[in-house]
Amino acid sequence: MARAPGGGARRRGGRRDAGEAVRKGPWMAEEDAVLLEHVRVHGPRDWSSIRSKGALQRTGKSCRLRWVNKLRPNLKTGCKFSAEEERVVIELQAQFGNKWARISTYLPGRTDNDVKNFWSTRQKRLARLLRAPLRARSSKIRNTNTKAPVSSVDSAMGSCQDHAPFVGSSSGGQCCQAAPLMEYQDAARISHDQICSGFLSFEQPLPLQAAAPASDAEASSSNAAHQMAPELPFYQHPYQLMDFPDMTGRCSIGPGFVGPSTMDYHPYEELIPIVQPVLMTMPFFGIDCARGPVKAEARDDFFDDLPPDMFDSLDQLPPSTRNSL
DNA sequence: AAAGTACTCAACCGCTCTGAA
DNA sequence: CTTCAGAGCGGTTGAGTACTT
Repeated sequence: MARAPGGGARRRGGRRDAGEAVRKGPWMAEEDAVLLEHVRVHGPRDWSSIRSKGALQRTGKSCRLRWVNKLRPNLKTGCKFSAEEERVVIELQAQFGNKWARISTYLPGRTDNDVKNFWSTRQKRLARLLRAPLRARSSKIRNTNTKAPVSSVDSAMGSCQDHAPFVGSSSGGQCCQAAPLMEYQDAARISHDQICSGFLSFEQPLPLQAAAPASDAEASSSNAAHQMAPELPFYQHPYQLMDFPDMTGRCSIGPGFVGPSTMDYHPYEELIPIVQPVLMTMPFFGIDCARGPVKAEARDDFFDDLPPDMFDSLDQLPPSTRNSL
């Protein structure tokens, strides 16, 4: 991603070429070269000495960050997360929480920043997906009658995000339920906190191996983090079913609901037979639970954006859930 | 083609942790 | 035991790019 040199310094109020001032913003190739030379000579440590010696007008923090995120060997820069990597992140996030540095130790070539960015993007995408189908149905598919004012949808979502503490998997709809103007589909939406908590997770433990350090230098620099890795295998998650207050016993979501991007690997047509019964139980898809089979007119771009694994677990649904279908 | 929106990613900030003095 | 500096981490921001309308 090309960016004008110094742009970051401008936007963050940093000053360039101002004597002893600390330089901020995007790194120049020459600076990278200096930093690489420092690492070659001293190893990935003594970051502060780079500035104290006058080699760079960068803080030690900045130097370390640059090394870790961009200059370290064996990084998968410019490479999107694979489906397996996504699985790993999702599983580990559910287990560890937002311990990105720790999670990244399980993903060779990925930095904590990579993982953090991936997760953040995924959260945004999920939040948007959970909202978009409802709006799309309001305007395109359902088309009339029960118009749910978009403003109410937004405000309801906002109220969930802003005021509802996460207290567990069964509480997700409560704050939404309080929104007076929402349709029940809207009320059934998953709260932001549920998403952020890693609530949407896999039930299967992953066959993970602790990533070996890419180099001796890297091993020493992230030794503490790598020591965490042997804690595998994970405990096996119990099913964490989403339930919705106003659809108790009828609509819940089984395990295996994950980020959408892995859907890229499955053609939509393959999913139709299994998607239909699932949709009937997933109110946040914008599908009316009581109205019978879903027509194929359901937005295929939406399905394209869902993970194939999401449907893998259907055969594994707990009996109580399966009976409710 | 233009405008709007979503996505990606680099880099900053503030806080916490850790180890040496 | 306390202090302090350096290192590390997680959250956040915002520019550039890609995609959609």
